[in-house]
Amino acid sequence: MFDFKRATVVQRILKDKVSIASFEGPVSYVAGCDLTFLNPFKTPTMGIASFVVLKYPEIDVVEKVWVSGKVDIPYVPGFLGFREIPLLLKAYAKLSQRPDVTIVDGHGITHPRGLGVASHFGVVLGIPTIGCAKKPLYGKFEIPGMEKGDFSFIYDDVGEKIGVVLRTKTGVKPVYISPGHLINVESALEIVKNLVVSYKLPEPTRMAHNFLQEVRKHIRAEIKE
DNA sequence: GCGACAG
DNA sequence: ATCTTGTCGC
Repeated sequence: MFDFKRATVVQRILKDKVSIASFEGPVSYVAGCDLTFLNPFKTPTMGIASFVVLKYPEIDVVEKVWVSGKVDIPYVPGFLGFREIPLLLKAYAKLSQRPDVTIVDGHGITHPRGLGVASHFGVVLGIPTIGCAKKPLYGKFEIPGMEKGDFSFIYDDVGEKIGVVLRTKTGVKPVYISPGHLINVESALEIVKNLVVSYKLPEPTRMAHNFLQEVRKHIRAEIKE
C-alpha cells in the first residue's frame, strides 16, 4: 500500500521548488487536462487522462490526446498528485504542441502543504501551471458576489495571498484558482478569466472533461462486445 | 478530541 | 471521481 507518511516528506521537499512569479513572455497555447476512472472507488482501477490544447486567446482547439492505464494509488485528500500525475505525464508526452500554460483540475498552492496537484505536476515537468478547483481545500476567503466576474482572494494562515475564488457564472458556485508553478495569483486569474465563455469551468478544463466522457463511453462499449 | 477533507 | 431521469428555477 501507499505510504502517505513518506508522501508528506516528498511534498515538503517539492514545495520548496515551486516558483511563484508574474508570468513573462507570450501565451499562445493553453492546455486543460483531466482524469476519469472506470471505478473511482476501487484500487487499483483503470484511469483515462486527457489533454486539450487551445490557441490563446482565441480559444480554438489545436490538439486533443488521451491515454489509459492502471491507477494504483487511492484518492486521499491532500495527496491527489500522487494518484493522478503518472497518467497525466503519459498523456502530456503525446502532445505535439507544447502549451505555454496548463490548467489542472484541482488546487495549486491553496493546499495544506502548498503542493496541490497543479503545483506538483508543474514542478515535476518544470512548466507553468494553474490550479482550478471546484471546491475549496485550504485558505481563508470571503464568499464572492453572485455576479459573473465577482471574486475574492484566498489567504494562508500568515496572511499571504495564495489564490482567488472566482464567480465564473452568475448564480452558480464559484471556482477556486491558484498558482501551480511559474506563475502568480494575478496572472493565473487573468488567464482563467479570458478562458471562461458561458459555463462555470474555463474552456480548457471543460473540454478536457467532456472529451474524456466520450472516450470512456467508447472504451466501455469495446469491453462488452 | 473534533471536524474538515481537491478528484 | 461513477451510476442515471426527471425536475425545479432563472
